[in-house]
Amino acid sequence: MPELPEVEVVRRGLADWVVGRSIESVQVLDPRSIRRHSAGTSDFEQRLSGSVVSAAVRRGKFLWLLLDGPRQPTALVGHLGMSGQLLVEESIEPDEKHLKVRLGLSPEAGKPRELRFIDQRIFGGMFLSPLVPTHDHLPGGMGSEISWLPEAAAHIARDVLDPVSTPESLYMALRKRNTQLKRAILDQEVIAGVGNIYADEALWAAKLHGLRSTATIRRPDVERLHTALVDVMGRALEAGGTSFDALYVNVNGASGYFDRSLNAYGREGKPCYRCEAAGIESVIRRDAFMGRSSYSCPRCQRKPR
DNA sequence: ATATCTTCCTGGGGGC
DNA sequence: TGCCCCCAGGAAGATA
Repeated sequence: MPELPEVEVVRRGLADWVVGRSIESVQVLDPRSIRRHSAGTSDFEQRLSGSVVSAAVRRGKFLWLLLDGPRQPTALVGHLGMSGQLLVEESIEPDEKHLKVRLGLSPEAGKPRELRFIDQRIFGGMFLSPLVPTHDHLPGGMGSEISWLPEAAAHIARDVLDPVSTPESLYMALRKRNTQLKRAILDQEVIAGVGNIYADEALWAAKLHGLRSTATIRRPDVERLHTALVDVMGRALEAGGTSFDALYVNVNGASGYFDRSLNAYGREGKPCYRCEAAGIESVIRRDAFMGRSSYSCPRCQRKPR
């Protein structure tokens, strides 16, 4: 499913294929996909029609197109949920089974005429949101900075791959919370972009158990965690980038990275690679956590008592 | 106030 | 073979 690296690949595709063009027509095929647009389908279609896309922006797993128009500054916000796709395609292509929204784009040489939102499970969606000036509190006494963000995404923290996210800023954010480590890194208001898979991968790489308390976590632990998060996201982004077909703005939910490089997630009952390399037998276990699964090595990720 | 639980949704897959 | 039930996931809103 799409996580930060996949969403970034989509953003780059939108920047290449959609930015600078106008949205000439809008067709909502399933209103559930725009349920976060509270004014409804016809309002969405009318307000979006005729706007010009000036940029593609991402923070965490939220993605938005900045719209230039006569109205107040507005973003078309998209979230892929767990099965969403954005595809740039020719109008002649048959409708996908789970096509939810079709945007007709102004003609441009060599570029397809439609941007389509496809979503099987409908956890994702699109909606219009006004841009609001938002204070981002920067770490380490650097004060605050104003960013113009869609109102609906203004609460999201800085992103894992944002240079402003540092081990120290993560340490400060974690220490402010009183919860379990994995809960905290999945919380988009602590650090944006981490989903269940990368949370488990980063915790494994940092040799930390997700049940550790954020209130007592130490700097060296957080430094390893931050390094692991940046590393795992960075490598996944490279993998997603290399398989990116320039004709598509595509997320297919099965990036090559997932197939080859997972150390913990989905490996229940299989040997922990790190322990194996050290000549020690240890098997990845799966535990229920927050209504989903957590994978960890019982030996090198010590569970707190 | 903060922390945690529930809900939204579909189709693949396991069990029988 | 087919049905039924569970499971996967992010995040908003409800609840404790």
